[in-house]
Amino acid sequence: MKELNHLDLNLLKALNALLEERNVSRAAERLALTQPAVSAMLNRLRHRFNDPLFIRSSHGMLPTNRALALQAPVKLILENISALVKPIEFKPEELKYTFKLAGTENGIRTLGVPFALKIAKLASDVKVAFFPIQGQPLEERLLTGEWDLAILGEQELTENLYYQRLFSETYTCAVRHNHPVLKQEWTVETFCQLEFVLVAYNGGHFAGATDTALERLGKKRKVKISVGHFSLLPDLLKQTDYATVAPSHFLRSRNDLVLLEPPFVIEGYQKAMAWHARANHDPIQQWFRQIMADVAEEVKNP
DNA sequence: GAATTGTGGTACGGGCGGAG
DNA sequence: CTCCGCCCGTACCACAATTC
Repeated sequence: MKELNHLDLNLLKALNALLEERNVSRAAERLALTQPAVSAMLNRLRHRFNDPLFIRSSHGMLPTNRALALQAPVKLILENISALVKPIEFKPEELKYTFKLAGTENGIRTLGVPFALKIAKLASDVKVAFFPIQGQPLEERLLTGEWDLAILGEQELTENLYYQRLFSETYTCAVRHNHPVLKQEWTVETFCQLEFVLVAYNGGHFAGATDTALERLGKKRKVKISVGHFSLLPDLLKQTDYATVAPSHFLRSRNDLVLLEPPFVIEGYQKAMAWHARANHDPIQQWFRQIMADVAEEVKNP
């Protein structure tokens, strides 16, 4: 399409105005330009089409056959381009899409699930696919569109991603019902006498935010089991005297466990959603992100 | 950062038709 | 015929974007 290299869309607009007005001055007025400017554009059009296009006469500017032949296609082209650049309008209920959401197990459970339920109500032809975020090249997955959005801790964000904070996550301690520790005074000392199950996504780790906090107090705890999934926690805790410290939003609804405020300060983190620049201005993606932000508000203030 | 290029602005000239 | 108004085209300038 080499012939498009020097084509100015404004020239086509001018040609269209000239064809409809058959008068340079009026065409100029319609184009919000001065008459000499449009005259110069007509001159450029004449060179481009190698045709006088309009002949001055006592009845105004008479279009040549070439100009008349251009009228319909030029109008069509301009209408098409105008439709092309018009902002995308979409109705959620008519949207067909598979939304790809990556997150930690906790992120999917606390935000992904209510998000998917809300989407199902608003856009019945939209499917939601969850992806585990661990060990994946986050930026690349978002760049290529394999994922649309990622739910993660703010500390996992990388420089080239757009993000929005969703809520603050804190930590809560949990043990089984009738656990002996419940009869004791709940202090840092009793906490440290317990044995723990720890969730480490990457596997094999036996220390986390809790241990960092304890270290600052000059204390230690015993972590006996390290699991890769939160879903293993409830069964393990119910069968043993082990305790755990896990994100508060994950434990909040577990009636089968007893929840305890940690007897010391454990630094929480900001839960955020992240997306790539390619999705930043997309109105459909913006709509999905707004739904996620709404869901986060509901999670924050149940 | 200077040179180049493209575009639109103002000023103005000239053709043309109509009124007097 | 002359004058006036309308209209188009050209010359020249300013400005912005681009290139080197």
